[in-house]
Amino acid sequence: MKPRGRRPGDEDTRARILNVAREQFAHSGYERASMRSIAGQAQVDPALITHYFGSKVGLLTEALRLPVDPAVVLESVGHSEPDHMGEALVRAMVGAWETPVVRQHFLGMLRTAASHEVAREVMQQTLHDSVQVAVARLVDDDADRRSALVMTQMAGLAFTRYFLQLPEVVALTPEELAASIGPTIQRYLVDPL
Amino acid sequence: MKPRGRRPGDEDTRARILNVAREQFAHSGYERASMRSIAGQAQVDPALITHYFGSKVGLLTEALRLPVDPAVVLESVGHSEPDHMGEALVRAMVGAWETPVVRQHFLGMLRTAASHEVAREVMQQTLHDSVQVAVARLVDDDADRRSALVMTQMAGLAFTRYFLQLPEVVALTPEELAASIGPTIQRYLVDPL
DNA sequence: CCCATAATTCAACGTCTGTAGAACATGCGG
DNA sequence: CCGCATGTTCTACAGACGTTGAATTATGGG
Repeated sequence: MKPRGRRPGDEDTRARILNVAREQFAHSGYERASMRSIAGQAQVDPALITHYFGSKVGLLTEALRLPVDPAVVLESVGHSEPDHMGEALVRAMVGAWETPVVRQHFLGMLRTAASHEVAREVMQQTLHDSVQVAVARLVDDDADRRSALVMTQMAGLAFTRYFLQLPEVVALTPEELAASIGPTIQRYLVDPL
Repeated sequence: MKPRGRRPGDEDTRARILNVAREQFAHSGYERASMRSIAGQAQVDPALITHYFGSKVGLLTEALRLPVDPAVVLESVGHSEPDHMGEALVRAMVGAWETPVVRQHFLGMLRTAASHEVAREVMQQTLHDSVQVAVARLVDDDADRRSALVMTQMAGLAFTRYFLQLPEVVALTPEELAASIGPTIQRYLVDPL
């Protein structure tokens, strides 16, 4: 089919492979996103993936690297009025999730974590690094317990809205979500336990 | 290896296969729980699975049938004092999830749903049939919206505690969960929106 | 006791999987 | 303009996958 050797020009094939991989991991999970299918969509030979990423797991770990810095996403929360921090946090996270890149990353973690222990640990760590760390900075006592509660609520929102796509949850606008769920987060952050 | 034909005695092989399938789907997801591996653990020839369940998808759909009636689990919630319904609901659902059978069913749905559209729809329907229906009976206005909110919180609790196993969430006792998350549910059920 | 039926295994199929090694082409520094 | 490093494809392997059809053995009803 294609001529064999090196291509003229220098468009970044490696990045293209990585994008396709992210797409397919997010859409089909680890096993169904086969090297051949990824290579096919990226119009590339499967062996090239091994060449760049070493193995399929190598490709996965690189695909699962955070596309945004959680500290940046949650920056605004620290500057908000103390009794609307919950609302601000929901607004910031939903805002991020609504962008294709972040949503895809979330779905990629979830779908691959379902069958791959390594991915599950990445997801655990990611949640810790974003929510736990952020909450710890906003709060002055019982940080672990408070962030645990916040994580249950926020993870559940993402899970039902973007993965399960429950119609009743999908139907809500970001503003409605901030208004309804914000107070829950607020309570988890500041109320006595 | 084994002799060929029908076995003497009448122990229910079909049920044994189904149990192993549930176990493996919950532990490894759809693709890694191969017919051969399920058959192996059930000490049976792979072809026997096809004979009983038609195909792998047939096995999956049978494995995903609800092991408990959600109406029974949530029965007590209806009889509780109106201002402690939230707490009662959390207590009832966590109580169920802590049993091996229900926990396994939850993980089975989740892990197979990650790569199998059919399973995702089953999970969606299951959540609807348990939470949505129950909430609709407890509440007198905005049932859809209220149950949407309840589902985000409860799904998130199950997800972080039993699937992700976030240490901070695992550390909490069922009683602590009821005390901390109960009020959230209560608010979703009765507060003005 | 015979025969239909159900339970079970065997052997094989075609396809897909991840990976490895060799071949080939291009670009770049000397 | 030569040579080396890099990019890219080809071919192949060894194994796993789901499914099928036939063979074998036990059970239960007449």
